[in-house]
Amino acid sequence: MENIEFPPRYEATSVESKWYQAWDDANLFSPSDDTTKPSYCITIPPPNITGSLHMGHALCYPLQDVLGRFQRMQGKRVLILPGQDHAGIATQSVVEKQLRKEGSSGAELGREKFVERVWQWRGESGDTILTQLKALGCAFDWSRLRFTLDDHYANTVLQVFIDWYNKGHIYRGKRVVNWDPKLKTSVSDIETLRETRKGHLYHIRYDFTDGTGSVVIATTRPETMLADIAVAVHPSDKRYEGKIGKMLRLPLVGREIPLVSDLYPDPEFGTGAVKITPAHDPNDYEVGVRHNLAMPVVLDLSARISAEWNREFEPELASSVEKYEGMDRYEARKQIVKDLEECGALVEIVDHEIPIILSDRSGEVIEPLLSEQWFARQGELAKPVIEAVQQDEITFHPARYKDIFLAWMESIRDWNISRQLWWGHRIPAYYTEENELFVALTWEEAQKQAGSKKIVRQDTDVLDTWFSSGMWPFVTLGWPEQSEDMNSFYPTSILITDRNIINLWVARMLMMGYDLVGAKPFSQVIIYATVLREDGRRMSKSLGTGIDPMDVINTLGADALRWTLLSQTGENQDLRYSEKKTEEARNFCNKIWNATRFVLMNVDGIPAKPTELETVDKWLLSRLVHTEKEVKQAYERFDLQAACQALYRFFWSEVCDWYIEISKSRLYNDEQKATPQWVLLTAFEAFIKMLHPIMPFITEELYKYLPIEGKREFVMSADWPVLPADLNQPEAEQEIESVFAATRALRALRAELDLKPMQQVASVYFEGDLKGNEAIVSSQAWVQNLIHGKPNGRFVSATSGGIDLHIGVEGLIDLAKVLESITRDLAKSTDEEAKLAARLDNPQFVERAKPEVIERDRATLAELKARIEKLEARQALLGA
RNA sequence: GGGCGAUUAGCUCAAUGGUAGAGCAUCUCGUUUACACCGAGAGGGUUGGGGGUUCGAGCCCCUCAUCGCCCA
Repeated sequence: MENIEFPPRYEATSVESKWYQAWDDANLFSPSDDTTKPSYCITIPPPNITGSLHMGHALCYPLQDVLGRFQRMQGKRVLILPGQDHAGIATQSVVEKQLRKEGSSGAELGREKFVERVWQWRGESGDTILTQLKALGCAFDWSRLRFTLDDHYANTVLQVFIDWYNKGHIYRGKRVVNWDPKLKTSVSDIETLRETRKGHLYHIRYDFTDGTGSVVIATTRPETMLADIAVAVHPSDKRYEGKIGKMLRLPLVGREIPLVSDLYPDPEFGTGAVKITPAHDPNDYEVGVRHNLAMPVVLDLSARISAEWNREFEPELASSVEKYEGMDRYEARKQIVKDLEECGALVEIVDHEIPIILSDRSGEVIEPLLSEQWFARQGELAKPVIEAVQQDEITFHPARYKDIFLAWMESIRDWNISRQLWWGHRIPAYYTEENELFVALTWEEAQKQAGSKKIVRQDTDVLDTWFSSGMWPFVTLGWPEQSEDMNSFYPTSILITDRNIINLWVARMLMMGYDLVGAKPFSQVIIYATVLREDGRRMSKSLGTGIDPMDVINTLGADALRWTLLSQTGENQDLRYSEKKTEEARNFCNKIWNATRFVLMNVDGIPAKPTELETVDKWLLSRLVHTEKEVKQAYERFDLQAACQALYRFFWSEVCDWYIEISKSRLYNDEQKATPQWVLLTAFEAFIKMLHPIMPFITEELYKYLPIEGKREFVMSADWPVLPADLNQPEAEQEIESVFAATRALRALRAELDLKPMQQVASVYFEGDLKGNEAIVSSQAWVQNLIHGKPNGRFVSATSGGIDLHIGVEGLIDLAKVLESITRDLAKSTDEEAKLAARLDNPQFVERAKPEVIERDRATLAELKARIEKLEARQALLGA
């Protein structure tokens, strides 16, 4: 073996850079042609074209890669289909920002030019993240790369819109939506953030028109009073008994509004009376609908006061509102509070924590605004999904998300699918001069439908990005065509995503899958942990608290990064990323590298399978069998934390710390070396395969060098290890572990005597049965002669299991440490003995505990007693 | 306000109701032909507080506290 190829330090970056291309060249990313194999498919959550890799991605996509690689090794026909989302708002704002820098704007360019510009931007920098996914080692089938604005995809989205419209699933209506006054579009809940800010609660008096007193309402948003249409109180509220239905005079405006009874107001809060502004508050909107109230709008799309509504519907009152026209909502608030104070309607102002909603994209405070939007009905579509989840046809991991999901689905609301943007799927709705609506794929078809009426414009809105991504698992596979991929891979196997978009995305895919395809899109939903910083704070680009995974990959390697995140992945809700852990993972890579290097230095060709095995060989192979079982089960239940733990323990502690050390003497002996060579290669081959899904690069590199039979060209396309059941040898395991325990006890005794590690001791005596494993003890505890019996003269001892080990001490050496250790050990043993004896003396314990527990406790007690006797004897000997 | 999760060694996390473990960090020792990105040894815990169930609770139940997330 050449040292140039195999330096003593593992260089991740040079190894990692070559393998991705090699896999691609060998066409390993596409599903195998063998259609008799069972399929396994994941359509990855499409990252935004604006996205660049963050730590969440570095967990999410490798997690899918792990499952794909694992299933491929299990003999499945695996397809992991990658793609990207056009991400309406995100992309549009990125390009807008760029235009602003150039002194231009979308408005200046106009719709057509702007959209062209976005396509240009996508061409230039839209696929950054795809390159990064490759750097992470994700074995995705790039030949099937999809984009939500590809021709086929876009046409399908429009066709679904048309079909749903024709079926009555989609309608146009007025609703209160989350309005971003800066971006001038409605946004979905996921594109908003909630915060609490210090503000004020304003108490305002509304007088009854008949002069019989007044009602005081409390509001955090006095400026919206211009659009008040009622005051509501709870029916149980005694304070307003007999007053329901009476009219109040709205201060400043002069409008007469009724006092209504509704379950919405909380009688405990303030005066129990709330002003109802249906156009500017979602709860008020519901009240407005229940009471059939008018819905005056007093803010325009920039959140400035507008008198438009009044001019149209209450011209006689318009002048009172016009005073504020054009004022920004906050400016208007000041002025209105001042005017209320002047007219004596302001009762008091108190400090109050007010909840606000921010637009994730622009940072602007969201204005709930009544506006005309397109909606998709959800109630009917939700039914089959709810049923399937209830009956566990679709399962969640962790399982707790099932109930959370169901609770949301059962109270699902209609979905606002229109966005006032240019980048996206433009709604295929066309209008005549008389505003008559025709929904059709093209202008021409709409015109055909319209007959003699003339189509003059197309709807300017685009569809919510989630409307298109809701069809991701099947449109990417070719639906609505009965494509081969649809036949082979739908329903897909699993969906892995972030808990934040369970309702917004997962729910929609499920509903669309059942309704459009007639079958569920996937059977399992896996929710992965949120990656936090080391200190538990969120990683956020805007706060500058993010860590760029690419930096980590370039220094410590993709394998190390994958291990760091995956080894912390179980059913936990969050995980903390620390670069220190990645250094540990890098160290693990180095350990694997060097251990393999050692094996390769000590083998020559493929060793024959031995006929005779020593106990320690049986021990390692038995540990291997258990590890394989553990790792496989852990992968199957998505518990990568457990898989990593089992792999780490097996390799570092069992293979490296014990087996390699023990087998060195045999490896250096030509007569004996074949057996440990075979055992090592068997263990390494299996280990490298089992590790491969998590660390694809280093395992691929090392697999190349292993002299083993039936080797494939790539470990990536190798089969999962098959280990004969007879390798499981519990007796050998037990025997060897007790020998290790004795070795450890002897090493500890040596340390107490200040004997340097690895400094040979001439003679150590032992009592008890080492069952022929004396060589292990003597080589691993650095003893020249291990002799059965007791030494002459003074000696000190250690005990482990049934084995006593003695080291002779001559002259006046300092035995303080030994004595100290004995005293400590004695105290601990006595304490344990007392506890155990007390338990066994308890008749209820003996009566009710499981027999095997009692049995074990009795045995332990006997051992403790013997140990205490020995310790006391030794103490007496040294103390004398 | 409602729901979910977390709280275990200095740190990050494990532990089918049966003597609480690992890695890192700390301390001591060690250049040994795979690896100092290494090896040997050691110390370190009232499992957030308080109740309860049980022969037995980190684990089950109640309650409180703190932190995080989701929904309103």
